[in-house]
Amino acid sequence: MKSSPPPQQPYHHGDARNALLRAASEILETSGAAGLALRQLAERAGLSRQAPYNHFADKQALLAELVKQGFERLGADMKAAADSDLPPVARLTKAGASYIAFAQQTPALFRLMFSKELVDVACYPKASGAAEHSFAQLCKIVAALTSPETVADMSLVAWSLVHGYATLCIETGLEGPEHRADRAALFTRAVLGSVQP
Amino acid sequence: MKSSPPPQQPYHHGDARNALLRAASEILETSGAAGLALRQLAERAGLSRQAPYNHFADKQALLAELVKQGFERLGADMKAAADSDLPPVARLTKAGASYIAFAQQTPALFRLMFSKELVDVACYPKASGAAEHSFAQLCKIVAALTSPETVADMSLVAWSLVHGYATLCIETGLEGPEHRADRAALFTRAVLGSVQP
DNA sequence: ATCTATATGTTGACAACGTCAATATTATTG
DNA sequence: CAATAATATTGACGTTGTCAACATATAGAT
Repeated sequence: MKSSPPPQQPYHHGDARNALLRAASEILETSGAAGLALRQLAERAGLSRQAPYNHFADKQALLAELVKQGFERLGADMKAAADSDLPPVARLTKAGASYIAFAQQTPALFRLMFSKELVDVACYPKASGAAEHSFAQLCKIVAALTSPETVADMSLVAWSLVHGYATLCIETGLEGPEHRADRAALFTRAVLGSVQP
Repeated sequence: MKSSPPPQQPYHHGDARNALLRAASEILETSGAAGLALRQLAERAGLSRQAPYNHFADKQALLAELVKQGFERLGADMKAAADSDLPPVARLTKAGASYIAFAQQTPALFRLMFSKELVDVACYPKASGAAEHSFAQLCKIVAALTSPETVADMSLVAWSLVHGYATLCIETGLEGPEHRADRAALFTRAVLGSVQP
């Protein structure tokens, strides 16, 4: 009498796309984008190496989805600062600190989000839309601090400052998270001081 | 009667290391760091694929040499601004504009210089030395504008600003070179405005 | 001058990678 | 129910960085 075979795994993974993205996200933060191979993440998701191509056009499309998710999270942080019941100046400081925190907490994702060589965000409307929304929240915060004709300049200064500092911290070890609050305050002063009083 | 064979190429290239670096530099700016393969640049330099290993420990070591060269050039730009016979405020503006120009003119090299994933500068003393010298020139410019206890903060603001703006321009197409001078001036105001008057 | 060691150079080979192609299984559509 | 589409697998290919073995030229020691 032949014993019945053990229960087989179903043919379909059932949640392949999300499993792939989860695997990608994990590998990204441990090995960086350079160490993120499609074959590796397929294996981690319990799929074959060709399976990612059923859900993403190519490797860049998969990375673009990570980028979109990253901008959505960053945008939510910026929105939280914009919607907080703090005085306008404190909102800008809170937004700056959040931006820097995001980069310091998920450096590989932050790198990927601004790595035109790996993902050209302009080719992925959802990702670029999320990026624009993120920046718009920052502009909203700045708009509460100045007149309409200087909002653009001040927003540019704000973004350049936090982005430059965050990038230098993760790429050169410029400073660690213990300086974040002080630097956010310093940058707020610089932003306010960039316009004529 | 056997005719004599045509003149052979000498066994040794004669300038292999520099030929490899030149080839790497060319490919870097056309295909980016992601498109820069050791085999390709060896071929371009007229050498076999193993030849680069006679001059560089591995691919990263070769890239580190490019990074060092990049920081030397950037440092020279910063020094030129520091040594110019302009008033101190104009020197800062000139330095900022030079930094942004460097990034916009050689974006792939600029990316590589701050790409910890590709080249960890901390592991290459000559490259990190050149990077530090570059930043020190910026600090020298700032020192002429403020008191000793605020030099560090102002230098950090200056660097974060130009670095953030330069990076955003090359990675997101934020703005083109036509805005460079105006933005350098705006950033100077922000730097000066970051300290209490 | 001769011999040995070192530096520079080549090609064979390997594992890993992204992706194409063919095949198999399951789910959806008409 | 049959046909189509979506999801899944494995074979295969060209490319990559690097190891290893071998070849050639140069430098150093005697």
